[in-house]
Amino acid sequence: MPEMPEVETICRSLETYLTGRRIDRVEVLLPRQIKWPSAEEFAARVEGEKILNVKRRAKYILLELTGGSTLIVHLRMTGRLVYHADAPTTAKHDRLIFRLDNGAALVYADTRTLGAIYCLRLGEESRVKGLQTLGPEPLSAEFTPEFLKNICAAKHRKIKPALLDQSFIAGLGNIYADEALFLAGIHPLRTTDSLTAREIEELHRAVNEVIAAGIKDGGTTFRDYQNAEGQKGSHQDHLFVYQKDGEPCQKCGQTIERMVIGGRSAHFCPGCQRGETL
DNA sequence: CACCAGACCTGTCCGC
DNA sequence: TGCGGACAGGTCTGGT
Repeated sequence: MPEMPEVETICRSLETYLTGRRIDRVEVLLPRQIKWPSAEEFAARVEGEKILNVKRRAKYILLELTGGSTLIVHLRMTGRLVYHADAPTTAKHDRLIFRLDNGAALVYADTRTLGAIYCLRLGEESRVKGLQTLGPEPLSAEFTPEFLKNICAAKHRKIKPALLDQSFIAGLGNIYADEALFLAGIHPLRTTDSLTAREIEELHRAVNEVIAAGIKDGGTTFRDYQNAEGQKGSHQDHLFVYQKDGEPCQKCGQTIERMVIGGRSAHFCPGCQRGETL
């Protein structure tokens, strides 16, 4: 469910709720969601520690704790982190419950249980492989048109899977990648090293634009996504192509198409996004 | 290196 | 109503 704008939305709320709170106890309802260390050691590292701050890197949520540990959550497809001011009754998909010192609880719920939770100490960074190899994020100082130009020229691969590769650019997922390619007028099968300087500038602008809009709208909710208050986002009301196959394009009227690229569905407008043979 | 299929999981929807 | 298949905001592994 969550791409960078959804994770950012969650982190902004969590920061206000969690900063300075102490985790009194953690209830591990599904131990296999904890990837490092063991569930027992995880509880020992977390319990009794205060949350110093809440940070985000790409789609990872990072809670720095007293005692030198960092609690890391990746929501993958259906993970949710919801803050309950009052102690909640356990719901069907709840997997971890962090009881806080003010009587509130932070609940990690995950329908498909694909999410990954870690508690790292210094020197254990390699336990979260994906966090080591992230490219720059949209809206960051490092993400410049020149950077995009260079990595696109250095590779020969389809642009759609490239945008989903977190070591290429960090934070995009299937929704925002499709939307960015639409706004830039680039067909998802185009190859990175075939893009013109003009197209790369358009793509750079489009990526920043969709991510900023997603954050402004509090994320995109298709089914599972909820923010830290358990509410939906609204960016699903502002999409041009994602899951719109069969509908007329809002810009040119041609029918939006869907195809599978790199094992993921890609949605695009054949009128606005041309040049698939390049 | 680029690209696949498959794995990890549960739930929903659609066609028969 | 039931059953099977396709599919879902993600990422990793192992093969060609």
